[in-house]
Amino acid sequence: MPSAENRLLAILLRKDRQHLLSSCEQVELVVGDTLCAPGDTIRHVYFPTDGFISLTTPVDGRSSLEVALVGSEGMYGIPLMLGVDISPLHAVVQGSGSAWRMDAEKFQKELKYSVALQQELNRYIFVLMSQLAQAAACTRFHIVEERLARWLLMTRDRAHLDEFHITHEFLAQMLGVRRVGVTKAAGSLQKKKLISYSRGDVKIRDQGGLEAASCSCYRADKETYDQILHC
Amino acid sequence: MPSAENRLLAILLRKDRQHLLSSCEQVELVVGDTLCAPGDTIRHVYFPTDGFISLTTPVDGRSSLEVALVGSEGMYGIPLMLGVDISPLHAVVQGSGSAWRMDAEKFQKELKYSVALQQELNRYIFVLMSQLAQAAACTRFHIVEERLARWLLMTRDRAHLDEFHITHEFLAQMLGVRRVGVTKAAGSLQKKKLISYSRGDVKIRDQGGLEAASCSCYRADKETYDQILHC
DNA sequence: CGAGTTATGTTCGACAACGCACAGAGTGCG
DNA sequence: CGCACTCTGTGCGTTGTCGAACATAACTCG
Repeated sequence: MPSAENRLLAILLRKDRQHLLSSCEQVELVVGDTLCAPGDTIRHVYFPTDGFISLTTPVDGRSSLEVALVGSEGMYGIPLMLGVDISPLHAVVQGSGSAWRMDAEKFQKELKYSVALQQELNRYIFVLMSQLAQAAACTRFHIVEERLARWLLMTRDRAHLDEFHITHEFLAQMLGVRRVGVTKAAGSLQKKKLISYSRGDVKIRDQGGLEAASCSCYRADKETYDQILHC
Repeated sequence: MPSAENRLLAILLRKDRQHLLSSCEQVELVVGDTLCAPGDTIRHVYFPTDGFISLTTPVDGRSSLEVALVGSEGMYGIPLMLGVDISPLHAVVQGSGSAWRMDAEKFQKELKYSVALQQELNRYIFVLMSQLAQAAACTRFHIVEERLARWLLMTRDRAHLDEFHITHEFLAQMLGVRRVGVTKAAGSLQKKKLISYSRGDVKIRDQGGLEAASCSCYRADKETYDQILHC
């Protein structure tokens, strides 16, 4: 049952969910696709199931930084809940897979129809805000290696796999550092036998070790999610 | 008319506002007071008029970082709108002055009563989220001097004065750097005649120059606010 | 006035990350 | 096979910040 694969939708009662899904279409997310550029109008919301979406903020035209990751535990299109249809962030597919997609207008109607959906997504907004605050602190205090470890774990959770494809160059853009910085940090993690890495194919070899090598932010984010969306 | 001094409340129609204010009490915010510690239950919401509140996130027990500043343009207590009554952040008074305070339960009732209030505050949430994302990028890419300049400008806007009291030590906690780092950056700004500084008394001498010395984030935040809450 | 406290300024070595440049190494395709 | 391209690894000097320690300056209050 694919509807259950998005945790936000899964929590809703069967009736609400089915009503909601009847307004959705299933789409394939392809790595690298931009769902929405900063400043653009948000035309759809997405409830990923397999795929996941990276939200980045552009800085001074050149650099960028990932501030949130949206997989089957979340949803893309929050501004529409808040009465705004413009995306402040860049939404780009980071892992291929499928998602439920809904028209922006339909979504806003559904939201009025279902109080349960509204409450559920409100709590998700809270989690997202907590994670944004955490991200700010993380980029300030934690070194690249810790942040890389965290990022790999977060991606693992959303890819539902210990193995995925990602280049140093792309990672560098997510973490807001130089490609060389990622190479160094990844080399160090590999030396510790926590991951293996070859031409973009990452494999997590030691989940526990990687958690120990990551900053506290990984655990903090997870706890917030579990506490607030109790699942 | 003190009610007009909070911009969120000022936007509401007269009737809604008066109904709202009848549930509020005016309180004095005193510098250094903690309104809510991370993990605590939020018992009141605050609509500052003169005073302003700093939201910081604790990191690894020792350091901290300011991720948002709430003055007469905003409100403290957003989680209550999202169905959560626990504060993930530390809310501490950063500038003395008055604020409208409302009981948490009353606030949640008012919210149901007034769609206008709900919509207004929803847009404010959007602005806050944008600013959190901006803060993450800012702490990653911008040097202390730029960030300090930005911070002084943000505080000026909320204190409604070119002069205010703040020590290097306190600033260091806000920016997440060492006290010495602030001393150096402040010295540099002073040498450029943008500010003057003496034992905690800052005065902004050249608003335009300080904006030029600050990172783009100051302007970006302001633009977001103006665009979304059009005032 | 003097002693204690608070606020600011300076210096030192250490280190993470930077920008830049270049050297392999693996992959794909004509 | 060989050439182009992508991806990873290494070296260099520079910069921004760190941690720690210490020095001065100003204000406060007995």
